[in-house]
Amino acid sequence: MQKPLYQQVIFNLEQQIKKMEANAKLPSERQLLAKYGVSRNTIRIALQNLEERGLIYRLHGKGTFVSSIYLNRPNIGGIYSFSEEAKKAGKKATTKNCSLELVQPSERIAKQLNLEPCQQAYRLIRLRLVDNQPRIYSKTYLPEKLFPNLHLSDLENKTLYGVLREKYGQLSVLAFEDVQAVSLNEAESSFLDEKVGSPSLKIYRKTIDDKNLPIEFTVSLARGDKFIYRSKQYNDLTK
Amino acid sequence: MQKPLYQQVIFNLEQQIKKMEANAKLPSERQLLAKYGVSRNTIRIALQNLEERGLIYRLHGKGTFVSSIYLNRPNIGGIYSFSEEAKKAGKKATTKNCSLELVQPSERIAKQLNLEPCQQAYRLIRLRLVDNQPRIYSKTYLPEKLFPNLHLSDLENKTLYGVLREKYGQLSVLAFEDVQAVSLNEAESSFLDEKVGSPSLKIYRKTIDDKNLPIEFTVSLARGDKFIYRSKQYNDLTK
DNA sequence: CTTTGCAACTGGTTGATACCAGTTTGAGTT
DNA sequence: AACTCAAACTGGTATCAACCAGTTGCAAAG
Repeated sequence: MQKPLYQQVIFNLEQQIKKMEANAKLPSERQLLAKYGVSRNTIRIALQNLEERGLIYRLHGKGTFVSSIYLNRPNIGGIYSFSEEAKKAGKKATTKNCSLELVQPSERIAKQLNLEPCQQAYRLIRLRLVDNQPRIYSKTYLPEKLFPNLHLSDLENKTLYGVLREKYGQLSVLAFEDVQAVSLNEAESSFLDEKVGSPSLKIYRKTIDDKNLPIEFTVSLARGDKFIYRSKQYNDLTK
Repeated sequence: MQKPLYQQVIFNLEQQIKKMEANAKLPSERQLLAKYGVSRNTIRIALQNLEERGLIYRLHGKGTFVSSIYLNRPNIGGIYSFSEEAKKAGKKATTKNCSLELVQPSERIAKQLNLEPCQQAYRLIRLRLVDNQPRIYSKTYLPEKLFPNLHLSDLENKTLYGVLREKYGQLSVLAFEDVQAVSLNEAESSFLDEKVGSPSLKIYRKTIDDKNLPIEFTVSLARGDKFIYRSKQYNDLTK
C-alpha cells in the first residue's frame, strides 16, 4: 500500500524545513508544483497541513515562510505527541506494559468511572521510556463491564486506544486532563529513577465517549526535568 | 466585500448543527453540494473547518456526523478556567495588573514573537489572586508594532484579549501552552508567597492569529499546591 | 529625478471531473 | 434460511483550469 502523494510531499518538505532558518522563504506553490510533479491542489493540502502544525506560515501576496514556533523546541513532549517528538530528535520512545489486573477500584476511581460499588475495573500500569530512561509512569483504570476479556497480549505493539477501538468498537471523543505540579515521594521517585522531592507533573486524565460516559481514567506521573506537557487551545471566533 | 463562499457554507452548516442531536448524520458531501450549489471542493473545505473545530467528525465510507463535543464546550481550557473554579468554590478571583512597560525583549522572547532585533515589546506583569492569596504570577509580551499606545488604563476591568480585540481588532485563533513542573527559586517564591523549592507549574503560552503569526507570549508561574491546569483534548476519530 | 501604474509575481477561492477506498445493502445463489 | 458478491452508497485523494486578491519591482510618464 502506497502512501498518499500529499503525505510524501509533507514528509519531504518537513525535512527541508528542519534545515532552514526561522522566517526563511519557501519556494512558491507553483515552483513546488513543478518540483514534485503534482497538482497545485496537492501542494496546497501539504502546505495546509504544515501550517496547521505550526511549521510554516503563509502571507497572501508575499509567500510561505518557516515559522519560528516550530524551532527552539528542543526537548518538549506533550503526553500524546511524546513518541513523535522523541522520534524527531532521533531518540527511541518505547512503552512498557508492566501489568494488567482486575481490581476493586478505590471509591475515588469508581466515582470517576461511574461504577457501582461491586463493579470491577482493569488496572493497567505502564512505563514510557525514551532511550530506556523512564519518563512517565501511569496507572490506567478501565471499567470491566465495557472491556471484558482484556489481556496484556492485546496491547502488544498496539496503542491502548487502538485496542479499545478495534476490539470493542469504542470511540473516545474527548478527554479532560488536570495537570498539577508535585514533589516526588519515595515510591514514585523509584519508578522514575529520580531523587525524592524532585518536581514532577501529575496528570489526571478522564476520557469520555460520544455519550459523555467515562471509559477510562488515568493517573500519570512525568519527570519534571525531562517532560513538558503541551496543549493546543482553539479560540471561538464566533463570539 | 463579500465573504468567500465556503465561509457562508460554514456559517449555514453551523446553524444547522446547533439544532441537531449528537451523533446525528449530516447529508453526504454530494447532497450538500447540490443543496448549496457549490463544488465539492468548497463543501469539503467547509467540512474540514468544522471538523478541526470539533463540531463534526467524518468516517470513511459511513458519513459525517454531529460531534457531541460541541454540546458542552463552554470555555477553552487551561489557565482560563482558574477564575471559574474559584467562583465555583465561592471564592473571589482577582487580577492585579502590576506593570506595563515598553522593553527590549530578550533574544528568546523576540524569536517567539517574530521580532527584528530593534523592535520593542510591551511587557505586562500580572498577579492572579484568589481571596487575596497569590496564585499565578505572569509576564506577558506583546509586540509594540501590533499594539501601539497600549496603556495600563486600557486593562481596567477588562480582559487582555477583550482589549486586543476591541481596541486593535486583533482576533486570536490558537494558543499553544507548554506546561512544566519546576522548583521555585528565591525570587519566584517571594512573588507567590511560597517556600523556596516548592513545586510549581511553569506555563509558556504562545498565541497566534489567523495568519499563524504570533501576537502574544506569556510565561506564568502557578503555585503547585493551589493550582491545577485543566485542558480538554479532542480525539481524532478518523485515525 | 520622482511618480505613476501596470505587469508579474505571491497565495486564496472555486469549479468540474475522475478515480480510490471503506461500508452498506440487497439481489441472487446456495 | 444463510451466504456471497457486486452495485451503490460514503468520504479520501488527485488533476487541471480559471480567476480573485494582495505585493513588488520596474518601465514609462511626468
